[in-house]
Amino acid sequence: MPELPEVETTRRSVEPDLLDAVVVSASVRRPRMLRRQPHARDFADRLVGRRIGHVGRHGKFLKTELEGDITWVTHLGMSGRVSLARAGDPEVAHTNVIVGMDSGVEFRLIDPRTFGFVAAYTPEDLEFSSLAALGPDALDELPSSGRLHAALENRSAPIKPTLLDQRILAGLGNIYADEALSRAGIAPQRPAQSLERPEVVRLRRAIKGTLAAGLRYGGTSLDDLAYLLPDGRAGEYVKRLRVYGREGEPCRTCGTPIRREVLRQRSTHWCPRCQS
DNA sequence: ACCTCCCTGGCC
DNA sequence: GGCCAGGGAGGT
Repeated sequence: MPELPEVETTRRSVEPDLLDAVVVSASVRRPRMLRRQPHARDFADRLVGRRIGHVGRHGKFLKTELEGDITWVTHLGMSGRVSLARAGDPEVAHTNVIVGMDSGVEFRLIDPRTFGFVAAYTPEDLEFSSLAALGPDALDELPSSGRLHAALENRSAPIKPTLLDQRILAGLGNIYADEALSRAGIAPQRPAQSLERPEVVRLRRAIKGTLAAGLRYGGTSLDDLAYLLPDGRAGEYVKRLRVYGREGEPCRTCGTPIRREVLRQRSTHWCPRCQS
């Protein structure tokens, strides 16, 4: 299987095209995309005319800093993807937000299910947004196993949904939570507080390894192609998934059929033999 | 610390 | 037609 070049969406792909550009237009076709913006008109008002500085990320929230202390936040929700286009390029269906730059580059947010959103926040808005409650970033600020152990200590909920709680650790979604638990050899149903220190050490390494591998292969584009890289390519990590979406298929390690169970309303996959 | 709901498209 | 889907907020 051809190996994709290393891709890291927010830094290597989006940032060079946005850095130092001045926003010249901001158009939102689906008002719902602005539901996290206290006053909808603020979005365009706060973006247009401002120069883009740092482009970063905390968990699943894309954060673009603009001059004048404005933070432009983008979240892809479940079906959102960013596309970088040139003004005048044909629009694909469900292009809900277009932010135009003086360079001619357009940031487009395509999101059929509209669970994603955009907002332009002042420092005060940020304080009251969900970003303020995010835990450490799973990729850039992964806590030590000691701290992770402490965070899980008083949680009776199963470890799987606990990994999805963005206030504990920011960035893991349903696929990567299942994959990390698979790598760590831990059953998703285990109460978070029951994890022994060596298991937390394994889990920490597994989270790191899973995210690194996901990025290396360009992310997980499922059959619906809801997620694509900003340049339109499909991520190839789906071919490498150990458990997610593989119910009934043999475990890549021991051959036991992968099981699926709904845990806290989320589809959960694991190998009953390798994970305990 | 849970469940429900928000949306639309695709598949069975 | 019904069910499912990578996420998160809001209400209880």
